[in-house]
Amino acid sequence: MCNGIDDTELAILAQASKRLTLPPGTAMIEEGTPALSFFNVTSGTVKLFKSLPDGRRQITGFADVGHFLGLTTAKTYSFGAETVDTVQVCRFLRPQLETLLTDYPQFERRLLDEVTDELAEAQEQMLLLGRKTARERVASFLLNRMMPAAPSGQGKTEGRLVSLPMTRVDIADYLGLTIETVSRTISALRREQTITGTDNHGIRVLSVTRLRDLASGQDSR
Amino acid sequence: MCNGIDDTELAILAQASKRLTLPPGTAMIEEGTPALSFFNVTSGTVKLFKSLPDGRRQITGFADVGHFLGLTTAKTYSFGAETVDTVQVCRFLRPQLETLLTDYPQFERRLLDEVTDELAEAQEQMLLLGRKTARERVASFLLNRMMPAAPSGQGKTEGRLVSLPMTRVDIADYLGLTIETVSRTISALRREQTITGTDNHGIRVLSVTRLRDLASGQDSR
DNA sequence: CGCGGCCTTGAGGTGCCTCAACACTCGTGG
DNA sequence: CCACGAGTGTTGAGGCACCTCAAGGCCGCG
Repeated sequence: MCNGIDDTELAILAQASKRLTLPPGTAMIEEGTPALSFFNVTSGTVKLFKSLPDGRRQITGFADVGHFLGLTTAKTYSFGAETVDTVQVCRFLRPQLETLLTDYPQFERRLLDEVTDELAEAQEQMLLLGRKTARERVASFLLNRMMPAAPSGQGKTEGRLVSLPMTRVDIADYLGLTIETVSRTISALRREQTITGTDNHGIRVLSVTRLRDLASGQDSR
Repeated sequence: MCNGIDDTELAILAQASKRLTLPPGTAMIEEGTPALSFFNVTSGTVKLFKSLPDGRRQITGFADVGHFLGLTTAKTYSFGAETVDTVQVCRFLRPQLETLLTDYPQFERRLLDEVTDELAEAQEQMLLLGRKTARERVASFLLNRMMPAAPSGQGKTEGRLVSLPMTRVDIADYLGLTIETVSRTISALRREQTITGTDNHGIRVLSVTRLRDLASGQDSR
């Protein structure tokens, strides 16, 4: 079912949309093509990005479950979108979206709120890209992707989990770094016991406060 | 009058808001304070920014005439806003905005479109901050701030005008560079006849195509 | 005239990038 | 079973684009 909305609208959305299951690495949106579709992610992670002619790429965000993507006022998409892992989405066509927006103001409000939040995240990311060091960027990234705290009672000494379905290349393109710098920085954090690596796509945060300090530039060293 | 909307809504907005004239350097929004107001810029330029505890700052955008600012879903502002030059705004209070949104769906749609556009701009800026060189950043900035082409007939050989009401510090904080690098890069562009400096706050673009090539990384040299 | 704000220019340093080698995992096929 | 290659990640050595630090010029204003 289409996520992120209350039950009454849920039915309406489900009706107007079509469900799709996409394998990892599927191009959902191609930069510069006509903006015909609009998606709601119901499972998995999608990466959004922009590219330069010579291939340099910036990932502008990851869309997880509940997020909408593909909204634009232009006739063509100004960004690309590709699945990171297996992804389920609901797809709307443009005209369907238009009627939804006008017929259900409650849905339009929901969308306005989501886009407003995304804009705030984008501003935070601009601060990261423009003004933070590599260490600060990686620390911020790990913090943002940390799972919500365990429901208390246990997990205190365990450390909180970070899931990283994306590759080092994706992380680098998200943080405005190279894969080598990302790798080195994660290794350094591991060496100083701020985090512990399980495998490459799962990390455990040993000191959340330390990571928070790092992320905002309160680095002691 | 409050700009950027058609006549029917214009009157409604004007009625619900209060006009203010602010001198250069006025803090309109302070990061972290309760989000009580919402503005529409009717003249001048406002800079939006985020800061780190140690004072590093990233300007996330400039709001010119017609733009809205102060929208957020959180209870406090996640960013600051300060006037660049003398600025006129219409100010709404939160409850006023709420009623406007629900009573005039046409206005809500207008806002959704604006925020969607701002998000697209933010993504473009992330590409700039994460992946472009200093030359490419400055070239992109000048292109974006170029006045619309003269109504043809003249101005061809003249070169198109760029107005820069903000200081070098602001430009640096917007492009994720230092003032020295911005200054050096502008000097270099002048030296190679891509632009011509009138004074520090007005620049003339001699070759738009060259600037466009620079901005997207198609640098010949 | 002198001061402060803003900008420019130069010289040197450094954080991250580039280039390169190697380790690990996994699936494929001999 | 092992050899193999492709894809992904790690680590090291050296270089460079941009930052840092410093000096000086320009302009408006008291």
